[in-house]
Amino acid sequence: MPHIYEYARPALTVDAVVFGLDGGELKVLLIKRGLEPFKGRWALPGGFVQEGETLDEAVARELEEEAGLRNVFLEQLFTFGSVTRDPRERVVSVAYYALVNLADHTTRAATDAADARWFAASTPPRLAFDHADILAMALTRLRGKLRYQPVGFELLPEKFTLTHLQQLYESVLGTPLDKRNFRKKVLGFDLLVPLDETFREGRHRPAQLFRFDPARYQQLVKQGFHFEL
Amino acid sequence: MPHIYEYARPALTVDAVVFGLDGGELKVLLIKRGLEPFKGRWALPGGFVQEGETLDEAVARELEEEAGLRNVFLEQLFTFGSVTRDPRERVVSVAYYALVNLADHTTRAATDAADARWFAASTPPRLAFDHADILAMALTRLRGKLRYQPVGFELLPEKFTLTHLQQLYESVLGTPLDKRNFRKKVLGFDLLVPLDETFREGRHRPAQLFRFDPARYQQLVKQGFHFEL
DNA sequence: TGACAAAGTGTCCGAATGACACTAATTGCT
DNA sequence: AGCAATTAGTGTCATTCGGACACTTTGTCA
Repeated sequence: MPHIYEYARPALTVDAVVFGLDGGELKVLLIKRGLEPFKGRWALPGGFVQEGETLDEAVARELEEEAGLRNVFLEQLFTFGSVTRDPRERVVSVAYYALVNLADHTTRAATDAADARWFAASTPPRLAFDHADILAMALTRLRGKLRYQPVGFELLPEKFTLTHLQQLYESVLGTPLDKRNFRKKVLGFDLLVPLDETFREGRHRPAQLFRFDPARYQQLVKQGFHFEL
Repeated sequence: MPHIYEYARPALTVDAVVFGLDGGELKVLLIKRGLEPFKGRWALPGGFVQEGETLDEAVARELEEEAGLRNVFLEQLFTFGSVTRDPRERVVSVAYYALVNLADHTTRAATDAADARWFAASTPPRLAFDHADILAMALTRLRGKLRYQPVGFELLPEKFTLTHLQQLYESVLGTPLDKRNFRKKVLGFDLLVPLDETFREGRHRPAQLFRFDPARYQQLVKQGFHFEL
């Protein structure tokens, strides 16, 4: 059943830049396109917004359908409205970015045939549409957010070591950080709870495991607290 | 001539939160709606995105048509996609915020009948649609931006005194600032050029006029410079 | 010329930032 | 059993930055 409108309407889609951390390297999830245009090229997961769903619901649905991802950290990034960004017709896309920890989610994207894969975020393959622009903006935004809000924990498994956390910051920000200063600062926030567990790997001293305390963070924010680095 | 699509498409609009500064008070530009729904209520300027124009072009056009504003500082804010935000049908709106200096632009909005007026940004009248949410988000964003990027100059006339600048920061951030510390910091950035002019008003000592140096700012940014407060 | 009003200016203290190097704990190999 | 290898974990000091704080200067107007 066709839909008729008095004026032309652009199609509306959502796209998601899904970041994951793999052993200190930042990755993006890409989907291989099966249809024209750009058939065979890699692209961001996404699709059309349906009639009865909000934008947030649309991205969540697409991520579930295309990559089996659920309950991920999602935030709206920017809306791309260039007239020619899709060669077929006018398509406006609301872009989101998402943060997931690969430990939980690696399975589906790896097993689900060859049409969904993780790539190094800083050296992606040629992308369809204007998805390279979207990815670039998402990276910039992620770097900005990371400095001022404790979003990084979304990229790590629930239990992590301070070295993991530092590697995350170093790889996203692209700068080496001083170990002692980093630990001093991070622990000073009183947002990390030390666990009764250690993490052993390789032939060296095991590291203390921590978890992030979101409740404590909410409490601090209400007291006008300012997270930085 | 009607347009026919296979699937339903939401209508796409743009809305703008236009901020202006009036003697130390932050104002928003609102338009009185002449049509249903919400006829007679105040609303943000905005309208439908047309076929061949980008989102940025659409807002610029609407601002010109509805308020006679041209060449204003515009930045995308957020896209609002609630299913029920318009009672007639599904309408997704890309919201922008704009900064203008009232000195240049006050005329048109004041003279153009009673359908466009400036209101105190923190105590607006009842607004149509979800425009109160959009305004609230724009205010939050403006406060955030102001702290970290020198956007405030867009709200001031080209030539301004340090007292004007301080009042701007105080009224947007909602906190009083120390005069000496403020001047020390702002002048330390080396972004303000003192002019050979003074500003006299009332029976007291006239103040030095300055202008912002955008070229200098670009240069500093390239050297990895970090503006704050 | 004197009263008024805002412009303009410097110091000091405490906190935060950033540079910097060694010891502790564990594993695997011989 | 002990030694080599490897990462975890820890403190100080010098410098910079941020925030509190009050008086003098300059012009206007009556």
